[in-house]
Amino acid sequence: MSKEITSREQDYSQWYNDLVIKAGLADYSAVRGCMVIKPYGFALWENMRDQLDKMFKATGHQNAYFPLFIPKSFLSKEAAHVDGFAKECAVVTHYRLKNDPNGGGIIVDPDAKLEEELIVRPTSETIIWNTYKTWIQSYRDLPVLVNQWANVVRWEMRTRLFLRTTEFLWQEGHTAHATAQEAIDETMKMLGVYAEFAEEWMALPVVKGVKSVNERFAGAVDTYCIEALMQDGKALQSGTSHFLGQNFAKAFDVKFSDKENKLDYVWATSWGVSTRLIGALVMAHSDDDGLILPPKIAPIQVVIVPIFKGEDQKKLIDEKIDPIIQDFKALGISVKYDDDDSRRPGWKFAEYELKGVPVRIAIGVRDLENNVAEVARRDTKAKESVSLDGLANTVKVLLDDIQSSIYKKAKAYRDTHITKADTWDEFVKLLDEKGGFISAHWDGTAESEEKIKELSKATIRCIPLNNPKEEGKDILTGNPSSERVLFGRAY
RNA sequence: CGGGGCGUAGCGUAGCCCGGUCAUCGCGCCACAUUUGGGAUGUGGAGGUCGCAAGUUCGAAUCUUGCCGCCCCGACCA
Repeated sequence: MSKEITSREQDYSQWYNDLVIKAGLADYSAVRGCMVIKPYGFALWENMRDQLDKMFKATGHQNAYFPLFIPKSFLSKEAAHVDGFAKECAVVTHYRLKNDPNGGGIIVDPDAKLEEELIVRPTSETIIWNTYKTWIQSYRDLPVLVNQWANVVRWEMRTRLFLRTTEFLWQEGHTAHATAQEAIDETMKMLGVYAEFAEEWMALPVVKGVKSVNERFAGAVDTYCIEALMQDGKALQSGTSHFLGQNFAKAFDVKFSDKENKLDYVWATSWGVSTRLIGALVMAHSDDDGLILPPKIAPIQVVIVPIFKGEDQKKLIDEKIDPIIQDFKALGISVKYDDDDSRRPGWKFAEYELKGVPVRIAIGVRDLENNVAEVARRDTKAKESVSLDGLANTVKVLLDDIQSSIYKKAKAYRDTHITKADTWDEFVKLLDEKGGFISAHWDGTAESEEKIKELSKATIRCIPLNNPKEEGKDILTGNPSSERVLFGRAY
């Protein structure tokens, strides 16, 4: 069978790729660089999306929707923004096809050329700020706190399932405020929402920090991020929250009258997370047997596998298990009873492990006699015989335990992979042999950062929030430095 | 866009160097039987313009040329 997945040790990229495909999350599509998100993967995304959406609404945001197409001229209004995105945009130039008069297939009708080309949005700042201009006149119209769930397109040269695909799903929040401070507060608040979601729901420990100038979002004044660490020691930027200052307000001429009737440009933020989070989830927790999903977002939290020979035995199990399934549902636990007789138990065990279902319950007639079931947890693979009385409650406690124990495991890994380096040799050795975040001094210049990247392939992942000040010397140049920053090789 | 590699059944592949029952094997699929507490076994079966086109030849998956597509490394990348 080709069901075995490549080992992590052997080839991490291959392992990841196999896992995503074989667990049924996603697959390659007919369109280069794009992927098909399959039902199981989408169910996972929906759970994540729904929770994020709740958190956005709890912080006062509303959803809206803006066009997929952006007139080319919009994109060029903010100089840094266009520089950052121009190289990876898909462009619509025509609006009609016709039959090839020379026979054969169908061709683009040369007479149907657009006056102004349309860009398939790589992000929506421009179209949204062009719209906000019409929404905002007075301080009474502020703040505007809007989020959009959408797809975007970035024509990347090389793609990887979930981590970097040509088209991806995400949410992008775009807010407008009367003061700089309020916008900065919003930026930090949403960074906090992302960190909370990652840690409490995805069981993914993250470092909150600010990006260096080189890594900053095109058009932002400051870019904040959450950075996570994968099991191969590489970092993954998992979410960003940007303070945009008045850059977009100036580019799109969005002014408001304050209480003193003074005109000023509004202050902006934008923030986003994408289906890349699924990639983070896969790489942070899974093992060689498959996915390990945190119970809080797993599409199936519990699977029940009956073990029977013949209809009579199945009937006995069905009768016993039926009320237990109702108990699970009453507790809000998503449960699947897999009584498909065309697959054998061993096949199912392996399949649900591959899919990362947190808890598996196996029950056969010999268990019925003892009023027990075999309960297996996916994260540690520990199995034990548990009484059928109060089974749903027992499992509920177990699910909570799994949630916290996979977080602890990921956090222990992360914490032991933040390492200080004080010399260049040490820095390179750590990157090559251990991976993870390297905490090292940096003189604060773009030149040094570039040079370090060139020599070591490591980038500044972030300058952690509340970073302690410390006198030191730049890891490469030896120039004086006032703090350590986190370096790492990244996806 | 530079460097390397690949295209044979739904998937993964052998054969190619040295043209001639070569279209191989595994998984998957279908049927039946025996099975069912860790990815079952047996028997039988279906499924292919060997990426496309032209050429060489009595004969091409195999040799030649052109085209198309994909993958990997680099460059690129919030």
